Amino acid sequence: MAKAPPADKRRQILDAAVAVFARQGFHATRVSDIADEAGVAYGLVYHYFRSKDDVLNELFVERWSLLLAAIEEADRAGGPHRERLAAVATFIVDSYRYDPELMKVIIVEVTRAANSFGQTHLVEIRRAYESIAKIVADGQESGAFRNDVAPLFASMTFYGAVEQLLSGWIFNVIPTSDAGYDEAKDLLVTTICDGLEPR
Amino acid sequence: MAKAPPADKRRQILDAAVAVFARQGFHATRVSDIADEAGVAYGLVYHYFRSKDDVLNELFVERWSLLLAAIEEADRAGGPHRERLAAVATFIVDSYRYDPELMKVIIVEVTRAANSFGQTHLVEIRRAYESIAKIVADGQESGAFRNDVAPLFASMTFYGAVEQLLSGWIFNVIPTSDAGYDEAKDLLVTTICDGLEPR
DNA sequence: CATCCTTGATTGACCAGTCAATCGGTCCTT
DNA sequence: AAGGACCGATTGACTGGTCAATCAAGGATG
Repeated sequence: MAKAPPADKRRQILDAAVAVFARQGFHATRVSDIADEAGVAYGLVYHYFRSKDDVLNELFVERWSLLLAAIEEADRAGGPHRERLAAVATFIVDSYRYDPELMKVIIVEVTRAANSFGQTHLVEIRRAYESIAKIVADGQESGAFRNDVAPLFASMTFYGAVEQLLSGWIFNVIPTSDAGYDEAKDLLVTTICDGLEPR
Repeated sequence: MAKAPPADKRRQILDAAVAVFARQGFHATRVSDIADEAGVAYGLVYHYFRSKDDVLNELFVERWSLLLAAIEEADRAGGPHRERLAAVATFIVDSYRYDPELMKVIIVEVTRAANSFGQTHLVEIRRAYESIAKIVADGQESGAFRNDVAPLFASMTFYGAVEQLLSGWIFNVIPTSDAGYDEAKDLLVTTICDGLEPR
């Protein structure tokens, strides 16, 4: 029993941070807000994290590495290339369905905050684009996709569409329903993949 | 000789703000940075604008109203629906080509900053989505587009793809060349529209 | 009793916005 | 045409408040 008993205050702080960041945005949250939400003293945040930024970084890296693994796994699994892209979309949509607050924070505060944290994590973000591009490139080689579209380019289009979809849900531009998630995802994959297929 | 001499300090401040916001991001720029860039005293910014936020708002509203007008004009002009969407994409891409700094600021600090300024301007942003959706809906009615995709949904996909494209240019994820702008735009429109057409 | 966890008051930097003072042009008045 | 009253434009020092980060001391735990 090395660690468990202390109720894992570190995790508690991370979870609280997700809730507060999602509610108020990163810039508008004070470190004391995180501490309050976690039911913990102000200073403890600095025992576990070097800075406020570090808390957000941790949240991002944790989740983004899962996304990268999922994309690479979808590719490695083989099968029709359209299905591989569908698997990627499914993973992202399900991530949102399972933990909307965390995805909101990651998209709004990192992925789309390309001036601040997006800059810091540009390398990891770019890797996602490139992994998706690889799926497209493979699909072109096998004749599943037309080859007059640059893979990285198609990848950006695909990812951009997915992210915009999540943004629509996050900010209530698009209504959400549980059935809607899968339907929306299918529609999106169909549209984009039809556009990518040879005529 | 009524006016000319004052060199329009207001405009000067707005232009300086674009440069500084693009370089450092809204949060990281001090009001004094804007004043310095404009070659103007600190306090003058507050003579022309109520607050730092107000400066950004002005920049956004000025440019976004042009975008809304362009979308509605593209629709009103008639012609194949695919061409109407192409006109929208062209306007946005050209806006970037003509004034990349301003578009960077608008996308990064407003459109994608949905927690801060995006919230404030959600209504105007949404109107753009809806105007694009109207083009799609018309296209469906005329049989140009498949009708199993909700128009607002297709609109989000389309806009998301365009914005991601600009983001790629802005942050050097995608290389840029002058020929590349038009080619990229054509490819994007082709891909999305092919995906939207009946099979 | 040694080590790590936990506390919250305190420090110090930073910055948006205020305001009182100056400047310089315009147009009366004589 | 000279004097001067008026007024918006312009200046930048200053203030008030906010917050991230530190730290020294108090508690568990083994």
